[in-house]
Order: sequence, then C-alpha cells, then structure tokens
Amino acid sequence: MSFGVVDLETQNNPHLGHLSSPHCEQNYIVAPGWAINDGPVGHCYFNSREEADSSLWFDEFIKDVTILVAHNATFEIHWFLGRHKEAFLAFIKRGGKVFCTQYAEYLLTHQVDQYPSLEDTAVKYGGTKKIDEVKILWEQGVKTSEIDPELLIRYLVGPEGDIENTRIACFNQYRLLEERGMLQMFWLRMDSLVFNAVSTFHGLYVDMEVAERNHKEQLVRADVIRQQIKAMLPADLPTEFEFNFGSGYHMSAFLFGGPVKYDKKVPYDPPKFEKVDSYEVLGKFIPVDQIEPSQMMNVTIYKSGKNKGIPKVFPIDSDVPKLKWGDDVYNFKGLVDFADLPSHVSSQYLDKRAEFRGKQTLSDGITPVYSTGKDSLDLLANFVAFAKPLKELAQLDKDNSTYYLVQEYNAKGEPKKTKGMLQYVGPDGIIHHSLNGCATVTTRLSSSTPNLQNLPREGTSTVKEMFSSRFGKDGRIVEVDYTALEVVDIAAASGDRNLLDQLLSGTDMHCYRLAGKLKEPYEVVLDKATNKENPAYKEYKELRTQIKPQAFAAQYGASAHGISFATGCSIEDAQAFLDTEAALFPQATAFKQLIRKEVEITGSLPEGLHRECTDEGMWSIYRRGYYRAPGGTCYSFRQYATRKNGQQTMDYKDTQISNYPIQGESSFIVQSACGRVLRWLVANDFFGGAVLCINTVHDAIYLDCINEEWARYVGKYVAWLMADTPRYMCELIPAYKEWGYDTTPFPAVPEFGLNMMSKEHC
DNA sequence: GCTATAGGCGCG
DNA sequence: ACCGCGCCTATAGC
Repeated sequence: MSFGVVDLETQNNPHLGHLSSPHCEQNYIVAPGWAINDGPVGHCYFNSREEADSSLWFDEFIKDVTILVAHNATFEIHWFLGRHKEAFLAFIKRGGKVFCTQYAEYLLTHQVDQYPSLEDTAVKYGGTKKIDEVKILWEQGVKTSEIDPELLIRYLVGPEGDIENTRIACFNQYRLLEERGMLQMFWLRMDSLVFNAVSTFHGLYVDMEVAERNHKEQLVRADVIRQQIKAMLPADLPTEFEFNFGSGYHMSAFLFGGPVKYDKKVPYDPPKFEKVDSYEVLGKFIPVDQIEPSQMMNVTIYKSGKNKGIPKVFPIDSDVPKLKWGDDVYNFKGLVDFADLPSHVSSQYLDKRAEFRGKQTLSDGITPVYSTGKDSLDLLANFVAFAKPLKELAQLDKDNSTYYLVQEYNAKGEPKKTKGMLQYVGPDGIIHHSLNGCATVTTRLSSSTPNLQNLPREGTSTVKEMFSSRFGKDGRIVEVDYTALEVVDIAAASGDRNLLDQLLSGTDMHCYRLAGKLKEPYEVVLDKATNKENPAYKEYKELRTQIKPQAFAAQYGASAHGISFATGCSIEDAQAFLDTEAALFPQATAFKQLIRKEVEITGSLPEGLHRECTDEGMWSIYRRGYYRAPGGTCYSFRQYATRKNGQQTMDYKDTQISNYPIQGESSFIVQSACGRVLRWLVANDFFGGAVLCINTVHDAIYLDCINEEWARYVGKYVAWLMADTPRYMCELIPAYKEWGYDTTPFPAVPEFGLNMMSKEHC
C-alpha cells in the first residue's frame, strides 16, 4: 500500500456556481502539494495555465500510489480529470483507490458532522489548526495567483499545512475504520465517490432549443391563465395594488378574504410640495420655463462669486403636493365563503390546527393565511371553478422559476441576479451539477447547483425533455432504476418471507393490502380493481388508490394518527391498516423494534450523553444512540423532548428509527452499484468515449450513449450489475449474508430514449 | 441591500 | 401528526 496525499491550490475564478472549476478556461492549478506515506512533502508553483498544464508533476506523483488521499477528494478528482485525465484514469484502471478524509470523518461521526472541514478533522487527531491568512485573503476575493507564493506554499505544505493535516487525518481514520469494521464499506463508498466525480465532470447536456421552446410555451400559457384570473380580481382594487400570484398572502386574501398592505403614494404630513426652479423678478418668483424674455432684464443675478452675473435659480414650492411611498390596506372580500362549503371541508381551514390554516397572519395580525397550495386547491376544485387554473398557474410558475431562468433586476433596471437551473448551463451546453456525499444523516447523496435529483417526473411537466444526449440525434440517454428498492431492502433485512415472496411473484402490493383489509382473497380483489369488466371495478379501483398513500406513510413509520392526518382517512381506518400490515408482514413490522433496542443501549452509554443550548439560553441534556448496519455504517439518532402519559420526557423518534437504516442501506446498495459501473466503464476506456456516466438519483443510474445499439447494451449490462450488486457486497462484506443480500433478488429495469422525458425499455 | 425564516413544492 | 433532501418566493428586520 502506498498512500499518496495530495492537495491543490487552484486559480479561483467563480464559474457557473462553482468556486474553482476546471471547466473555467482561466482557472489552473497554481500550487499542488503532495507526500507519499511518511515521506517528505513536495510541491510546485505555477505562474500560468500553460506552465501548470505542461508539468509532469502528477504523472510522477501518481506513478507508485495505490491510495490517493485528499480532503474533499471530489475537488481534486475534477481537476485531475480536467488537466491530467489520462494519468488519473490509468490510476483507477490499475486498481487505484481514493481515500477522502472528509468522507471518512463524516462516516466516523455517524453522519452527524456534515461536510467536516480539514481543520476540525485534523485537530481531532493531533493535527494543528492551520494558519488562516490565506483563507481570509480568499474571503476578501483575492485570486490564488495573487497570494504571496511563500505564504501559499506554507499554507499548503508547511508543518501546519494542508498536506500534513490530511496525512494525519488519513492515517488515524484508516486505523479507526479498520477497528470498527467499516473499511470494506468505506472502499465501496469511495468507488461511488469516484463515480459521482466522473459523472458530474461529464455533466448533463441541455438542448437549449428545446428548453427555450418549452419555456416560452409555458410563459405564454401562464400569461393566458393570469389574464383570466385577473378578470376575477375585485373591480375596486386600487390601480397601485400590484397583485402577486406568487404571494401566499395575496392569494389567501383573494380567495378567502382579508386585508393586504400595498404601496401607495401619499402626501407628507405636514404637506410638502414639489420644488420648481424659478427666477426672481422684482420680488416675484417665476418658473424658469415660463419666463418672458422681457422679464429677464429685471431678474435677480449672482452678485459675486464664480457665477457672478448669471441669473440666480431658486427652488420654490409649486402647488403640486410632494408624495411619498406609504402603506395602505385593501380589504379583499374573498371568492369563497366558508359558510357555503360542507363542514368537513371548511373545518380543514377553520379548525384550530387545521391543515390549511397557516401560522402566519394577514396585515391585521388576526386573519390566518390559508393555504392556496396544491392540496388546498385540489380540495376546493370540487366546489369552485377557479381552483383548476390557479393550480395550473402555480405549477407553471414553479417550473419556470426553478427549472428554467428568472432574471432579477435592481431598482435601476439593471440585471442583478439570475435564478433557476438554466443559469448553470455552460457554453458547451453542459450542466456540471454537484453530487454531495457528506450532506445527509442517512448517507444518501444530495445534489445542488443545480439539484438534478428533483426534476419533475415525466407526465407532470416537460422539463425533462431538454436533457438530451450530447451525441446528437443518434445519441441516447439511459436510465436504470431499482424496482421498489426500499421495500425490497426491508424484506431482505427483516427476513420477511411473505413480503419477499409477494414482491418476487409480482403481486400488486396495493391490492394485496386491500385484500388483507377486506379479508377477501387477493385474486378477487385484484380482478375487481384492475378488470374493467368487473362490476365492482370503479369502487375497487378507488379503494386501491386510497390505500396507496397509507402504505407510504406507514413505510415512513407513521402512527395511526400520522396516517390519518397525512391521508385524510379516519383514525380507525389508519389503525386497521397498521394491524393488517402487522398481520401480513410480521417480521418487517418487528424489524424496527430491533433497531430501537440497539439505539437505546448505545444511547445509554456514557458517550451517548450530549448537551445543547436552548433558545432560552438554558443547557439541556439529551442522548444520542446509534444502530450499526452489517456493513458498519452507523445511523445516529437523538432524543427529543416529548410528552408521554402527560409527563415530559426525552425519547427517540420511531419514525426516524424506521427510516434511516432503510434509506441509508438502500443508498449504500446504489452507491456500491455506481462504483462497479464506474470501474467497468474505466476498464473499457468508456468504450472510446461512446458511453458516459452522468448522474444518479437515489435508486437510479443515468448514462449518455453514442447511439441506440450502445444504449441497449449498456442499459442491460448496468441493470445486471445493479441487480448483482447485493451479492457482490456479500463477497466483500460477508455479514450481509445474514441480511439475505445473496439470496434476495434486487431487480433493476433499464430504459433509454432521445431525452430524459421519452423513454422505452431496453 | 442583506440575512434569516416560513411556507411551499420538486424528487425518491 | 410522515423520512431524506435543495431551492424557489415572500416577508420581516436590520
């Protein structure tokens, strides 16, 4: 094993949401620093991009390295891909591994510390808090190339510099990961980190023509709706009132009535008047533009000074009152009278803690802001005609502002800030997003600048149509999804044979639950709910739809109260659902109790004790326990203040306990699969550049392929790799055999298409 | 003009 | 009162 510790100080022109991106032509590696094992620390300093690019320091450094160490290694990998691609991929190809000290620390803290800094990390292991002059200069906007090289180098490779601190962190973390049986798990996650770095380096191609066409269409449609609705605004609405469809306050008042403040020009008190430039003629003031030539001979002039002899201009009050911006209040009568609605509907707005009654109030401080969001409008749609267009408008506005482009202007009308996803599209049409590995308590990834994990699903929006292949009209986007990953994982982890059998035999789970509830045979219910010829079709299809959200809520650990609240069913119905669930899937239901037990035991250890400062400035005590999954990933839970039997106590949240391990372990499977896909692609040199990995979204992997033939092949192969991954994990981490990862099928379905919206099975 | 917060909503 | 995210708008306060 040969550890190669590395850190790069790079030129830092901001570029498309990134502080120092290799995709910016002006950026370059200013000063790399490195060390091999316990060896001496080396460095270079470059005065230009040309100098940096032509240097062979990286080839020389990486030659004998087997483990590449860096803090936030994704950053360094991006730069190696950008400037030393061949050497870096050769390193991965020969089995080279990456050790990210930021990620190691995140795992070792059980994901409590997110994005841990090198300083904080190193100090824990006896490293030194480094000099922060350089950080201050960066914060002041100084470019790396302008920093005194001597200072920069000391910051990088000095005895208290980044290289030493990274080395200290790595060696100690390695020992801890080994001691805690987390090392194999860590390596699997590290390969995923490389997949993420390579995917975001490739980025997603955006067809700007499609984007602009769809954006324009949406803007036009939104405007049509806005005009329609404007016709419904009260006739006496003051002209100064700028009604804002995006404001929950305006919309609530508009629909349900209430006061809204608006800006209006009002006179000063006491009154002031607009000044008018005037000349003085024999004691009388006459506005400059009204003076007669004959009067000029009697005009008052400057008697001395540099303006001597020039007519003197006096600012004189006109009779036009001077106005200032002031508040006025308009009282909306509202389009809906709660008295006209059935009581089970109006109660959802008027009850003390009604779902659609917001915490905020209108300007009178009394009238609550009622929800005018999707769910509220869905409910109202049964009674009033305007709900549907309002909903469509809200969705269009959301799409337009989040996934397209919005330009913000300052008071002078100059462009100030650009918002929306399209601000990140580079000149080559590529969006390089970020996939963040240290951002969640569950070890899931997050995505940002832009978030490419929350693109609207096809069928709800056309946003995904703009994401097409970079290879032109022959190119194809491939998406491979795990089927019901979290449910399969619960079945495997809990050893619930029935749940597993139902999943395996392709049972419609919603009908199965319905059958359990109604105590009717599954086949009968399935026929009633899916066979249009069956006389009970309509009723059972509706029953099936109703039970769906209950299942999701229950999967997230909701109580009967919680299910009732979330789905609108009665508490009795919710309890019945949970009872059925426990009867049908006893092991899956019991699984979370095992986790709770372990959390309570670990939380009661001395190191489980924590303190925090409350809002009132008091110190309060809580405990933190954890659950350790077979791979060694630990999921941390804290206690919260709660009332139990009328008594104030501290307790863990059942909902989090039911969730974190399932969400996290499912994510671990996907990340392990991503790592394998990356190794496969690198081993094959990305098939000459014909196949590129580009993204991952919780249970899916995305690739860009040069044509349909490659897409079909890649889709099927990646689906096989994904389905095979749990078995592969058992090879590296035998403990997963206890979870049945070697015998549970984890099916994955490959699809491809011209873009992310139009997809077909491979 | 800036920051912090709440509400809302996109995804899995 | 059902888990995990990121990012949008509006609003309040400085």
